[in-house]
Amino acid sequence: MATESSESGARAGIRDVARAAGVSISTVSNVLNKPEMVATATRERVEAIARELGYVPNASARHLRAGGNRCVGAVFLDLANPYYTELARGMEDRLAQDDCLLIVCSSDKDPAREQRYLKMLREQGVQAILVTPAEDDLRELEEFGRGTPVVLLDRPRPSTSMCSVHVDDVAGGALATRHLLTQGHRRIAFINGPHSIHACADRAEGMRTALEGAGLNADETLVEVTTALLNADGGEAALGPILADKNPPTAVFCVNDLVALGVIRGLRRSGVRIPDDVAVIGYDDVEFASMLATPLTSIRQPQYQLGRAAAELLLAETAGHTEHQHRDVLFQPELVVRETSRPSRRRTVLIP
Amino acid sequence: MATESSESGARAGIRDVARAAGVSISTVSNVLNKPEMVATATRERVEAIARELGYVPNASARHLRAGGNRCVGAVFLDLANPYYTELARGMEDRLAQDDCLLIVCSSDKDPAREQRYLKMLREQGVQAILVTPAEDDLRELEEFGRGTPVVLLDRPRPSTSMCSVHVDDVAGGALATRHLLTQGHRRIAFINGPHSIHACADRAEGMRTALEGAGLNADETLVEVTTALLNADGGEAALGPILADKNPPTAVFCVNDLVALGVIRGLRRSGVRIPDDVAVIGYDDVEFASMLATPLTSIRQPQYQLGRAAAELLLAETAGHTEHQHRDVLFQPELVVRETSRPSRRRTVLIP
DNA sequence: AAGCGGTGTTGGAACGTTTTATAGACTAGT
DNA sequence: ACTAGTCTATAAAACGTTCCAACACCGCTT
Repeated sequence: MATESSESGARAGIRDVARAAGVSISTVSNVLNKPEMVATATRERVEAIARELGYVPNASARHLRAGGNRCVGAVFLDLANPYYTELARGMEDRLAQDDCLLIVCSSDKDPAREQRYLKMLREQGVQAILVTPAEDDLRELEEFGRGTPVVLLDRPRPSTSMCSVHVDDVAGGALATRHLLTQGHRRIAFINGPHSIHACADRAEGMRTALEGAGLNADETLVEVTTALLNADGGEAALGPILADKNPPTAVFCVNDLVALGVIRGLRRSGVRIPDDVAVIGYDDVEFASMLATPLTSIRQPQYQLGRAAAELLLAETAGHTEHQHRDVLFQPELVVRETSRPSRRRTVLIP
Repeated sequence: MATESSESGARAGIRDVARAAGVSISTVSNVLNKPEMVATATRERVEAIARELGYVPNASARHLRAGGNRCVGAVFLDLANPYYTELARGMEDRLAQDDCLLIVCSSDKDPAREQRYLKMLREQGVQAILVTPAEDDLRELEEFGRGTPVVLLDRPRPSTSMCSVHVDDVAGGALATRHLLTQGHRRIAFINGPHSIHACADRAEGMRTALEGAGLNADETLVEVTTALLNADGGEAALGPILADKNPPTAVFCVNDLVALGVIRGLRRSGVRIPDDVAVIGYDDVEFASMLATPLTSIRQPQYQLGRAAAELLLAETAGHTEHQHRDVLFQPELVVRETSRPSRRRTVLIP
């Protein structure tokens, strides 16, 4: 029952296996990598010995020789953010199919941290790196990508030198807006984050597009309020000006579900009924959205699929030495209708 | 302004730098690793050339020679779970201080997946591995740990052969219970998960301990309901039998915040006021707990700190060749009192 | 008997580093 | 002038693999 090598404390290497099996190092290597080209008897013997000795191939050596580590890196803004987490999970699952591991990093949107991680990842010899750029200016990243392939996350491909994967925020903004319009709303508030965040700017654009597409005057229909605090407190605070409007909106579109949670709380406190008096719609479809007393309508982003697609690109980036064509993978968000935006009797009458 | 090596397509190695700087390979290596032992002039020249050539040391080669990759691995049950995410973030931050990267894996509680990842991580030559065991039986893991150091997460150290880090679930259960007792509650429901989950069993134990510590008969005071569905629907469903009890509880302790969310929803629907008629307390203190219409009292687990501590152990595990003493780091959960368990007038009268 | 194609196996060079032992060039003390 | 000591710089040997070219052997065909 002695399964461990009894002799030395050091880990068994390929040479130990070779010696014990009475074959050459090359043969052991072949058993491992090209089993079909070694005689069955030999192969089985070697395999048995390897198991016996608890032999574990050394990836560093393998990749030093063969080039390219079976690892990819990902530099997110913040791994603790559920958005990236779900995405990472998608990456992991796809990568596992190709026996590839995932190294995760959080830049906290700090260019210095990002740079440091990129350097470390390159030293590691990862195959490719997914990055959510911390900076607007992508030139440095493009330069870096010349050395180690880079795939951009949540940033439309700026040039032809990198792949990218992202979800269509313009479409998301439009989706939410059209939904509210078909429910008969003609005065809609949008609690948004600062436009310096790409996603926020895009969603606002989508909203305007949808309004204009419906032949409505955006300036009359839309009241956009900006909050820097993208959580419930920010949401509730932003509600003040909205409710005080001389022509108060009948629907509130929130830039994320936490903000929506604050809005719901604020509306309740003011005695406003949801959705009868005011409809609410969030963004992200976080786990608790469906669990609220009145379940929240939201826009779902296919994060898991995004991750899988990103992994696909990363793998392709290295496999295809054959001048791989850079791609821009775009995902569409999805509307999940729940109680907070159900048609109310009041408004359905108005629709004709 | 030409910052890239113009010559070959291949990445510049240490020999290229050496040649260009007119020094030996060893000197370049020394500039990198022991800068104090090389003359200032030489050092500066080499550094300049290295920068010029965009030289990036090859970690595989380095670690092949020196042994030990500057990476650690973590095998969680599911990276998408916020608990592990926050923990991973803590690990990452601590590891970064030692220029160490983090490889994450999700076993989905599948022993085969776990085993596969462990093997891949060992091949990678990671320094050490944090693992949330998928199986009850730790013998296999212990065996594995003989080859690559393993630190256990959320599992008290069973033997003296591994470090471990976890939070005291018994204390958590007791904490919640004592809080409810001091609010005057004498009939308490506990909506728990199956006892096959360690944490659930421990919290139940903590609850009983606290009751007995207060001189109460656990069987009279406590009504424990088990749900397999650890989310809002499970919570709401479990509420049925509780409300139907001939002697209905005045407080509900929930095994996690999602369950609590369902309980709150169910109570509202039944017209029960919180906390006046029934108090509610959750577990985990997830982000939205503080954002609800009546903010949820909960038990906070120091996940981030847990992660930092875990990273500390992982690093120590490898640094101290000097027969490192295995440790068991235990964290205490914290009670966060919010609205759902504020004293109600009705009960405070009863306390005297 | 020589040539041939196939099948299994092997030696040894390479991969890009770190490290050890040592050589060389000064300086300073006798 | 010789020795000892201090700095610097180096050559060469690892580290554990993969991969290529070559080899030995076999049974066939000419």
